[in-house]
Amino acid sequence: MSPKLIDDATREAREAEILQTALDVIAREGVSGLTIDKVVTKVPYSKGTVYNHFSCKEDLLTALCNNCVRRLADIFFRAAAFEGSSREKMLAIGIAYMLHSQLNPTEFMLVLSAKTPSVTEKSSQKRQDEHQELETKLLGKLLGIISDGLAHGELTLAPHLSPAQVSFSLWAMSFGTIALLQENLERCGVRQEMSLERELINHSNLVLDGLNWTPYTLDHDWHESVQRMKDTVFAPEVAKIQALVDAAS
Amino acid sequence: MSPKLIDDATREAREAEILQTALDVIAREGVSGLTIDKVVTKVPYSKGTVYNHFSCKEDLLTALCNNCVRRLADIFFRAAAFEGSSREKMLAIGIAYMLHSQLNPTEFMLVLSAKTPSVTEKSSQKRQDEHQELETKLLGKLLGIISDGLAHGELTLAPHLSPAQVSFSLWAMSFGTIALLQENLERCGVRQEMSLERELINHSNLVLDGLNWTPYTLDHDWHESVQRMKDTVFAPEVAKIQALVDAAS
DNA sequence: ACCTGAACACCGTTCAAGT
DNA sequence: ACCTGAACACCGTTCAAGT
Repeated sequence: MSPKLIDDATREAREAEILQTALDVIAREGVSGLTIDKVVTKVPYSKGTVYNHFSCKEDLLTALCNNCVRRLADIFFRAAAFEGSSREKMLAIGIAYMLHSQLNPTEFMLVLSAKTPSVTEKSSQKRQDEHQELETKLLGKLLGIISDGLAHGELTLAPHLSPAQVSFSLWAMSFGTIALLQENLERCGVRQEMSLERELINHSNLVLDGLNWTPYTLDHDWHESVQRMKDTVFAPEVAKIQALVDAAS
Repeated sequence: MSPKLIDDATREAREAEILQTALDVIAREGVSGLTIDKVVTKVPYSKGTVYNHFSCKEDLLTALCNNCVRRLADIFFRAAAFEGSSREKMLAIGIAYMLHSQLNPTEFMLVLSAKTPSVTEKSSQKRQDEHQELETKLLGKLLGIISDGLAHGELTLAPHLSPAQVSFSLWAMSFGTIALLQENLERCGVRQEMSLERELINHSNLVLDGLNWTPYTLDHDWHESVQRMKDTVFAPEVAKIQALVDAAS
């Protein structure tokens, strides 16, 4: 083992500082306005040091995306801890997705960018493996809730459907919805929260009914469930959104 | 009116030539390998002329994406003409999506890229409007089939769901599925067709059952429907895929 | 009215020199 | 062992000159 002149903790802090600075640049000037030069001038390190952390510009973008997904996994963890039926927990995952995308609009759109060939073609293998791992973790949360549903008899899978297929369906639906609504999201911001929320509940009900996941849409008050989630497991996110709304008015 | 030295037809042909050349470059060197310089050297026109057609590099990417979506709309048109129930037609849309993504892998991934901020931030308004218009056209095909289902009593919408919401759901699901599967698509190519096809049928059945769109999954042989689509409305695409498979072996 | 390509500015990436 | 920033190569974009 060779001796280290800087320890892991300070190295990590430095990386976080570079990433935060890059995110600031993107928030102000857009993804196409991000430049390593701009980041370097706003940070007390040299260009070489930045390239010591990231193999290229796209690698930095993937790192930013991974940070965002990592925090999303945390929120999913809390969603799964919601006290309710397995179907309510699955709805909670969708609401978590929504709140997270509203609180982190800049980072969230990077999740789409990071799936784009111009980024994957250049980003380092290490960070793309990490991305894959984080996505597997997200899918794992979905799989856990599906297992709960099966164990409690609230969900019975048709013979041609595996739990993995179902979790993939749900994920694809959430991803697609938010990706396609993104343009509108950017324009309308927090104001549009309510209609997006209704869409998401409808969307979720559609698929979960299709799966025969009880209780069915018409046998439960799902808007009440969402309110209870907001009061409990998602209280921190709701408070932050409220603070944003207050600041805007 | 000022006199024109070149007519619209030759101008259009030139634009098509530039676009095809750009596509060749991307197919060979990836999106990140695309350079206006490279395109210019492979084309009998100057840089200035290329910039006369496209406001910037990203504008060219959006144009390429729009070309792809335009052809997708054609296939959707044929899918809607499939002789069968409204639910079969809706499944045909999904199969059309799949075949198109397999036949045009390079262009298809550009549909994802074109939704990315680094492209939308720079692309011209004109071409982004065109993109919006083309997407509306796609959604229109879905809406038409939904209307058919409602008119024939094969589909009854719950009071909280509008046709527009349903078509958006279906679209989001398809888009999300293909976006998330894309990485795997690139790796495995045509060989994986069969498993992707099965996923897509399952996926479609899931959502259409959720909508109470008859006939239900278990009351019909959907694989037989798909075979009939391939023999009729999608015969051209199937022949092209077969040619690719033959060439590979 | 349209085309051309030299010229410019900017930016990603490297690496020899320094500590 | 790590940091620095000058230097390089490349590329997007413009525009004066030409037809």
